[in-house]
Amino acid sequence: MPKHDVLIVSRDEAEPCASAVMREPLTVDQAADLAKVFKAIGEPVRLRLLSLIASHAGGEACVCDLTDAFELSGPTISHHLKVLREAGVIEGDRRGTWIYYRVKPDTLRLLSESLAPAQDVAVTA
Amino acid sequence: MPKHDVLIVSRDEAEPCASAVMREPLTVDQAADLAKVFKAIGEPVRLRLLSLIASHAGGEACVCDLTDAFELSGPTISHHLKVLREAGVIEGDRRGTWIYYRVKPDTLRLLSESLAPAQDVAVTA
DNA sequence: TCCCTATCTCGATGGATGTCAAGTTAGACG
DNA sequence: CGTCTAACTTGACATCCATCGAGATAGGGA
Repeated sequence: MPKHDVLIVSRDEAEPCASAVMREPLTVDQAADLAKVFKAIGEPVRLRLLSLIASHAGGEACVCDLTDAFELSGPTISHHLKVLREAGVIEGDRRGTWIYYRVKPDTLRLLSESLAPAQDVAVTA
Repeated sequence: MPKHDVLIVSRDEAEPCASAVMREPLTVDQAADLAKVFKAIGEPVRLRLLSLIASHAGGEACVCDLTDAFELSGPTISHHLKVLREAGVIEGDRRGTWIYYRVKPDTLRLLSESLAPAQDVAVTA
């Protein structure tokens, strides 16, 4: 049984507040915003890209690392990265020759909490 | 500041174990399975349907309740419900004249945990 | 300067998908 | 049985989207 240092994150501290998908009906606008992000990660290649970036050493990966992991052309990888970028899931910056991408953790936390059951959420540190 | 009764849910108790999107690279198969569910909820109408069902009194809603909430034809609503059903997000059963849909909480919990940061997760009861 | 590599943008194309009209199935009620 | 309502299925259509080749842009090094 692992040990746990528990950090309470109550809903009213969350910033910005996650849409409570499970607790009350989403407005049309909330649904459109949230769906855009879910659609971005609702594609196998993009989900693998996200996972590769998130789990890469140092928390970031350059495009060449990612391209090598797929049997897809450069433009296709570039397209998927752009979709993830425009959905606010990842961000990238050029450092010299290479462009490095990393996850935007706030967006992921927002998604995760929006699907959590209708109750407060605590995350162990 | 709200009070919290904390129930620890450690990763090795989770059944089935959530894919650790944020902690290690997904396999091709894991990504395909997960992406199918995210794609299902990555559509505004379907996300609103899910939210309506989840937040409806009694935890379930009949199709007529749902159809009235949209300016869309019956077949279109039926199509979206089918996509959600085949993704394992909701389930429905007929009781007399009406068919009632409800959320499958395990699937939602799986999604939520798969996007959570690379650490254990605790949910307040 | 010129060239090489890394990455992105553009345009085209085939396949996936949201939507609806028409028709079908399932149950309730005489 | 016949009819009414709830929900689904089918088929068609328009739009969206994943993919690639060709070309553009950015930076490093000779």
